[in-house]
Amino acid sequence: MASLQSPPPFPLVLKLESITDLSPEERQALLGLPLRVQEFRADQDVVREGDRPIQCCLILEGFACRYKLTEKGKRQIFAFHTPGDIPDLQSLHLKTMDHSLGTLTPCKIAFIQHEHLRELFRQHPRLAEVFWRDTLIDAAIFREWMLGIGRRSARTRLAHLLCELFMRLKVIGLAGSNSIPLPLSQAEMGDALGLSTVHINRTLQELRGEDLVAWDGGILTILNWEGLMQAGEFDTTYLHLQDCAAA
Amino acid sequence: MASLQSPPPFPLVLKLESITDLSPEERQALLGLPLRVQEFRADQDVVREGDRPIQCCLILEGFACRYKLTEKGKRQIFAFHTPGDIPDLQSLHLKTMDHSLGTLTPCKIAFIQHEHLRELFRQHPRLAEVFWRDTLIDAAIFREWMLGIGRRSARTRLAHLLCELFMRLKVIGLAGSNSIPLPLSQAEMGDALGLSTVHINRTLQELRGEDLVAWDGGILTILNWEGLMQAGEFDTTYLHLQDCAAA
DNA sequence: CGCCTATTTGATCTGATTCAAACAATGTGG
DNA sequence: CCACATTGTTTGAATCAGATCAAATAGGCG
Repeated sequence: MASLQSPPPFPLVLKLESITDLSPEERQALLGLPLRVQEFRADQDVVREGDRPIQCCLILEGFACRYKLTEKGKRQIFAFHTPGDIPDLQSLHLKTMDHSLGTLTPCKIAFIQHEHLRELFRQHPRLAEVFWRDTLIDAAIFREWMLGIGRRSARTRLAHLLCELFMRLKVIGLAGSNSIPLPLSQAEMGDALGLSTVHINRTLQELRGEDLVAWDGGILTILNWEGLMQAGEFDTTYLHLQDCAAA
Repeated sequence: MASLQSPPPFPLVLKLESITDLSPEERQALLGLPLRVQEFRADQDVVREGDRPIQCCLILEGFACRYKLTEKGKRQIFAFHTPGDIPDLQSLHLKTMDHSLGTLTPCKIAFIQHEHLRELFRQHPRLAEVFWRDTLIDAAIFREWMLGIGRRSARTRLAHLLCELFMRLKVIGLAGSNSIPLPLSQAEMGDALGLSTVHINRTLQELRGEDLVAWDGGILTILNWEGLMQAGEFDTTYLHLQDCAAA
């Protein structure tokens, strides 16, 4: 009875409810946003450094990342993005993109006109705060990554990243009880952690050798969550999950 | 005739006008914010990781930084802050501090109740956008630092930092034509760039040896701006200075 | 002066990069 | 269904940028 199943959850609502509470009206307003949906293949740029977008991207399906290249062509990935994220929300207030957004896997992406977001914020001022909050969490994640890249060992950094991805995918309902899809190449992980592909490979083997995780066919399985958190010096505070109102 | 001089410019207005335009009413509203001013010595924490502030800090005088420590006690500095900055503006929307704010030099700091900022935003909704914009630029700087720490050489990173500090101090009127106060120890620069003190020392000598900069008595003099920008792969785009309206 | 902190220098070590090549998996077209 | 191309993973060896350790020098200042 396919016709009886409830509509698929709207990723944006799921994502925002992982960091705050939404009123029914707010939820309704988000559902009503006019979207233009577009499919992308893997490894395609969605927005490029230097662009001056008049719309924001909402990821509906797939993995994407934000990155920038060095003059020598080295890449640093700043963030991984998953369904429900609006990676270039900043373009609403910063006219020129200072970095690029690209897909990592095939993606379904919805475009929302700045115009419509501004109108949404006029109607629901608290939603503006929620989105502001979201960009602040974004920045908090940058800081945590900086701490890792600047001051932690390769092993700690990688373990930390895996912990983060597990947590983030969990709260948006994309994680199994102890596994997540991890459709990243080792080169991409290296670009995110400021390490070479070769070193990622060896470090990953280390974590697997200690039975902290398993990785097969794009699926990461957490074998020892406590151990992995410890190896990654992982503390969820910086993700600011739902601490808006409560303790 | 000291009594005839105009009042000292309010750093916050100066800072915000470096990234956007303000209407006379908005300027007036900012000037009217109730402040509680407090003096700090160097190397003191103003806000600490884990705190749940009910106010924001506005730096009036001095240098401060945001940082976090590794479990092994290593420090990563995320940002340097100068007069006009509100380094913990995020506490308005993220209840728990995920990092600390400390002084680097003696500082004069004004505290603004969250309450008063919220009221300000109610009266002047566009100011909320301006402050949001400011936190987005903050994040853009984090990304640029990440790119440096992750993918650039020590020499490039250091040159880049010096370029950034020069530009930022210039727009708030704290730079000479080719010099700025740089009251940082080499250890602090190291903590910001993810390098050891010793290596900062040698790298700094390199830049001085090439006559790109001079550094004496806490004053950094730019001897060759073009050369320094090139050495640092420096491009101001990420600072988003006043691109709000114009080109 | 003497104390404390910051800079500088030298020597040694190491985590991570680079280069190179093998190997595995996946997909493509004939 | 196989040959081939392509892309990602794995392994080994050599190298290097930057860390660490240790000690000397130089400022600032009560």
